[in-house]
Amino acid sequence: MNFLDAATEAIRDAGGRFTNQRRIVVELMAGSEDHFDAEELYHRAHAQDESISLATVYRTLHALEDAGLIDQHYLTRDHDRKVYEPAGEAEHYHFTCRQCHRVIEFQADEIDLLRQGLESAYGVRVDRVCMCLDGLCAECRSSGEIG
Amino acid sequence: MNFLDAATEAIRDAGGRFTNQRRIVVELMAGSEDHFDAEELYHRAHAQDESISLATVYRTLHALEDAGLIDQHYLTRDHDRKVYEPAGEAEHYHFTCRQCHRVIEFQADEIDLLRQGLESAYGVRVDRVCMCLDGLCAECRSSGEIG
DNA sequence: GTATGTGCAAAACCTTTGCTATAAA
DNA sequence: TTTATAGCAAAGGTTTTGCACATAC
Repeated sequence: MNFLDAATEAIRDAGGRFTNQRRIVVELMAGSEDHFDAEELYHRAHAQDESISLATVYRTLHALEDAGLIDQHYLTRDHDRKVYEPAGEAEHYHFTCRQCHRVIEFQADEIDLLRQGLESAYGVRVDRVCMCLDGLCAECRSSGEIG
Repeated sequence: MNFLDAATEAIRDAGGRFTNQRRIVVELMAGSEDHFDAEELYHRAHAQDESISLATVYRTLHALEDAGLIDQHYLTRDHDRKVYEPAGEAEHYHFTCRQCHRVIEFQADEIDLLRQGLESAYGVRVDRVCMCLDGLCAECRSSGEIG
């Protein structure tokens, strides 16, 4: 099932209404690559329908997050802005270049190990792992380092 | 050298003034366990000297961070608030219990491995790693689970 | 028809900053 | 005396919310 249909169904299953605004926002998400943030979605939605408000974008993001259709992350250590991405992909993490802001996604078995280690060492149950890395990507390293 | 002396010296070395307000804030940090946030420091500083403002607390935190005396982190996935801790301890990370909010600090060799793996796989230079874990601590797990 | 969603503008929240007075050196 | 710092209050930036109206079902 594609993202739009899944979203339609999830929203209706939750007793919600699949409004025109939500349809526009959801379609934009489905057509997005990797990550999107609220403002980005808002600009694009607004271009299609001037009446769409930022509040509606946020409310739609929340509805889909509650439905488990998208996940929220931060990409930078300073956590200045939330980004979202479709849920259900394999667990992965992000590295952001401090210079060109490119994002590299990667998987990390190390985190599973860490998780297990913590569960057995401390008896905790680890629910969520937030990990943001930054530094310089290969290209930016070779063309005049900063920092 | 203790924290107060180190801070005094660092601030003066940077051409700054070691004001009475800064002394109070720095003393409170030195007497703090593990983490502190701006508001917490502010309340405690304000109890000692009513005239101390939150802005001064923040500015002092920045001055010490610039001097490399404290490090800033987030403890929760939602990154709602910055916390600080004295710098120079071994690299470590934090797990926060979603129920009782206790914080468990731990070291993680897995992160070094991950870092090296990324550097060789992608040619990136990893500068900073931000990792926040949450879940339930052992105690909260045994006494009536939530979520 | 009824409950849910919308737009707007204002609030919330933590953090930063402009300005003028103050105080460290 | 000089120059950094203080306090205050206001601004910043993202995200949330109260309210009255609109709309999906």
